[in-house]
Amino acid sequence: MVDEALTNDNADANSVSAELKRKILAGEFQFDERLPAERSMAKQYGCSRGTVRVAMERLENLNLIERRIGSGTFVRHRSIASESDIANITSPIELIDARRGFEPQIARLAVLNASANGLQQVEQALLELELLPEDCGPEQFSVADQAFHLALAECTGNSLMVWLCTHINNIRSYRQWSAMKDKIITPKQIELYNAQHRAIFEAVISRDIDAAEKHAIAHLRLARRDLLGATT
Amino acid sequence: MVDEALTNDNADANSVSAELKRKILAGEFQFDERLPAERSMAKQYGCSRGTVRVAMERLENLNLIERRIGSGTFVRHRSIASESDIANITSPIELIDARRGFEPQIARLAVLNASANGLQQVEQALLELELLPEDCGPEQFSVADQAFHLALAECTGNSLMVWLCTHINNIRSYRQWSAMKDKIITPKQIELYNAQHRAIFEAVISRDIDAAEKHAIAHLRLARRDLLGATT
DNA sequence: TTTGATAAAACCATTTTTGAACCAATCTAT
DNA sequence: ATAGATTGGTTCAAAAATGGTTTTATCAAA
Repeated sequence: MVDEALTNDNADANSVSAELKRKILAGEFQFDERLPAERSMAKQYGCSRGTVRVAMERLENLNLIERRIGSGTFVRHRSIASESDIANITSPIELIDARRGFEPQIARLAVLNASANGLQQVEQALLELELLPEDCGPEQFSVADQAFHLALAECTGNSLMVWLCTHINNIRSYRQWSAMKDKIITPKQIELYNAQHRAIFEAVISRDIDAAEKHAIAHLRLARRDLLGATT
Repeated sequence: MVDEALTNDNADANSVSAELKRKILAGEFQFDERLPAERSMAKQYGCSRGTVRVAMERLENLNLIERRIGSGTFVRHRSIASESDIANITSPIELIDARRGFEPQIARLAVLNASANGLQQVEQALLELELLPEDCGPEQFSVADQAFHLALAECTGNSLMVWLCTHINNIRSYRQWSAMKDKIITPKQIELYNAQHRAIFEAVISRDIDAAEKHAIAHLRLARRDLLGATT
């Protein structure tokens, strides 16, 4: 089969916009990908640049593309969000709200399913978190914090929970939030957060399911409050 | 097969970063692996070093790579298990336990954030669910059920929640569970489930956050019980 | 003829790419 | 330890490429 004639002769604005629209919606052009230049598309479709521009204007009105002088034409339609896509459109508060959903559940399941080995891993992560110097900085704390929550997730014995937690951790580590971290992760807050970490851990080893859930909720409530405070 | 044309002429920053991003996400470059030097990539892609550096800056902002003076550029993205992998090692009970975490939270956030438009979508999905014939079969019910829960997730206005819910739905639809579905999705259970669906919906439109959460929990508790009953 | 769409060419403002040079950190072989 | 090679970081101005715009010409259908 001939793949897409190099020059589709006699294309009008209608057919050009239709074909581009189909490709974008089908995901053949990914989000943020740059389309060929207008002059190049004109040659490819065997029409004039003006025709291509008319087609582009339609796609722009459909919010499928964005055009930047000097740069090019970029796809603005999001078909399927990859992890990095979702990371870049997720706000810090959205992330906290999502964690508010399943971290209490992780705590509950950890109470029910944690093995002695798993708990040892959690304690190890907790100790590393607590032994960080006061001036360790947000980045170092954040890494250790993620390790703690991941260790707790492993304790559930639920591979799906671990998978979700890994995704969340990846999203948390995206650089766009470093400024936010600087604001909310202060020595004073680190102390508070670590107290909550320990409270969760103690509840889990005491096999106190309600306490574990309660402390996990408190942990995220504090994080959410700090986040909102940081933006005002 | 020729291995990757030695000189991809006329590559711009956009195409270079796109190709590297694809390779990293696909795991062709492992975690901590060193990428070719900038000067070498420039030669390989047939562009200048400056162009390569622009592309690298984008990958760095996506947190995919880390650059060290004197050392090189290293992959910082941990390629995590693919969705089909996790689907194949996740048991139905693990899935229910995970949903037990964030579906109540979806209900809570929906109460807080749902727009009239979003609620209309949920009601639409709910009606389709309720109008299914009694003998519709587990597969048809399952699809409509997922649509309902997804519509509810959209109501949260939280794109991360929607993303997670989509993943969960995908995992739910893996065929390994068809046998399980046959056992637990009976006409009698469908009636019960739908009553719970409506209870959740009513709580959301009444903006009753506690009721919404409670009904979501009850929904999953019932599903869990049915699942355990089916295995014994 | 009039109307609408297309073609071709030219020019603008902006952005990207290029090529070279030099710096600073790191690695490697001696 | 030292010296040389290699790496990413930075700067700069010229050249090339990009979308935005205007003008003129051509052609087919109303």
